[in-house]
Amino acid sequence: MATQHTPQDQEPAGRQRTRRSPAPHERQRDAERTKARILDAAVEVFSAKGFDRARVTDIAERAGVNQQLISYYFNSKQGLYREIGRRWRAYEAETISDDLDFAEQIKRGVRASVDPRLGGRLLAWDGLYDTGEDDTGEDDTGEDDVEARERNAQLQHEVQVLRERQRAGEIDDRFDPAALILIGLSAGNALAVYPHLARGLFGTDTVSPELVEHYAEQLAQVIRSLPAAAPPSVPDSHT
Amino acid sequence: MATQHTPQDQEPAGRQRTRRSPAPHERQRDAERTKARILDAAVEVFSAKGFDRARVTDIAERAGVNQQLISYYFNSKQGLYREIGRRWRAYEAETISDDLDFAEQIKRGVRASVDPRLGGRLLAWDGLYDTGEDDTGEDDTGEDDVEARERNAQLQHEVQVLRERQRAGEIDDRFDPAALILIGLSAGNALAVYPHLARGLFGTDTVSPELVEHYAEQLAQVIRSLPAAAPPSVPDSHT
DNA sequence: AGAATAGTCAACTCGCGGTTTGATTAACTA
DNA sequence: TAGTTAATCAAACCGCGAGTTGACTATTCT
Repeated sequence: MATQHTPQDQEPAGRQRTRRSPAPHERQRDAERTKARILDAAVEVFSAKGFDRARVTDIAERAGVNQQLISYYFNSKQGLYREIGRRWRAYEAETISDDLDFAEQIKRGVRASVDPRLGGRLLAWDGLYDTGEDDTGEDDTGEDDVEARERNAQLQHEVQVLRERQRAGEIDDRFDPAALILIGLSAGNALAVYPHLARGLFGTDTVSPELVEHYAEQLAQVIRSLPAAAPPSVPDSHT
Repeated sequence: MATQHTPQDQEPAGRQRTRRSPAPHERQRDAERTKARILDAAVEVFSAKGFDRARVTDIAERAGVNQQLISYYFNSKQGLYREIGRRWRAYEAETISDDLDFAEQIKRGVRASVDPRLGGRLLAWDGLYDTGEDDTGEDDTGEDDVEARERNAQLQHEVQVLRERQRAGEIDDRFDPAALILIGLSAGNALAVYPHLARGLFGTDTVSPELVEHYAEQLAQVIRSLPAAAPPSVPDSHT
């Protein structure tokens, strides 16, 4: 009873479908276009307000389509949210362009995190909504599990990459790469996640692009100044 | 029509009221006790699930009181949330015990952030809900503004303190104290805000106390390794 | 003790917002 | 060009959950 209609859902992979319509742009009824519009709008709204506060009506409005189309293409608000998650993971998996100075990578992260269209806050929303997980009442394909696994793989990869560099002497090996990544990520998202603190701390009443740049640079600075080999002092002290 | 009853609301300041009831504990009807219970429960629930997902029923249940008492004492779910905010600010204002090694302070932050009873995630929720602010439809005393001002003052104080130390040569003065604080705070909350990432990164399926300690130590380590005076390299580069 | 008030409760209301239903029209096929 | 399917839409539905109502009881005051 869950899945009732739902059109062609996912095309195999090859983009162009059998029918090569003459005017792919002027078309007034174009599923692909509509879906894309909805997704774009959804990313913005979900990222800005979070799942609960996001209004399906709002998303539809921004996308310039009828509200019902959301259920039509994605079955439900949830479904839409899931789809976004998928896309996002795919997207960043390919644009992660590792083998790029850690600090620099973080810097990008900062910039990306405040771009409304990229939905950097989604990560934080997901984390906060993540209360212990597994509130599976009954049905529901273990959809979430799959997503989690996918994400974990990606994270582990990151850890691996960083560990390499560490081994290459770029960073003191007293640091746990996993911890470093978590620190970098969370700090990188700070402007997006704690805009109120940012305003208060920097004494501005908006998170301006300049501020973003400034913060990014500062954070990068911090990361760059991590010791590279055996540290000069800090002999472990207490405990 | 908003405020109809509401009891004595806030007692001036002096705790003991005129009537010194003989058995303050055994009492079966005790407003103060009930209020406290509600507040405690509320912190947990709000912190865990966020405002929207928090169910008034749930809070009441945990507090072991009737649901209606929430409206009775705090007028509304919102009111309860506000009150929590106030208390929290007050609380941390007094327990901030500054003039304590920055790294150490952050370390405490990490531990606090994962304690469900302390509601460390509230900060993140607030930040995420903070979409540009000022969605004031109409009424509503500029309550929020006051809170914001209060918070800002506190933040500025922190900045000031850190600036002192910086001037005292404890930290390289190329760093912006505001940025450092934001970094520290966000990274300090990371385990609480991104539990899913934490699990993925560290390969555990729970955020155990040991993990908390480990992460706290790592973060502290990072902070301690910040250069103290003129840095050896990094000649400023671009811009 | 008796009145007044503060604390507590169960049950009802009522709007908001996601989903369903059923019709309507564009696009494609035979 | 008729028939079929995909895309779109407006309106009705319906459950959830916060807030309200009005009664009932413990406490305190006189």
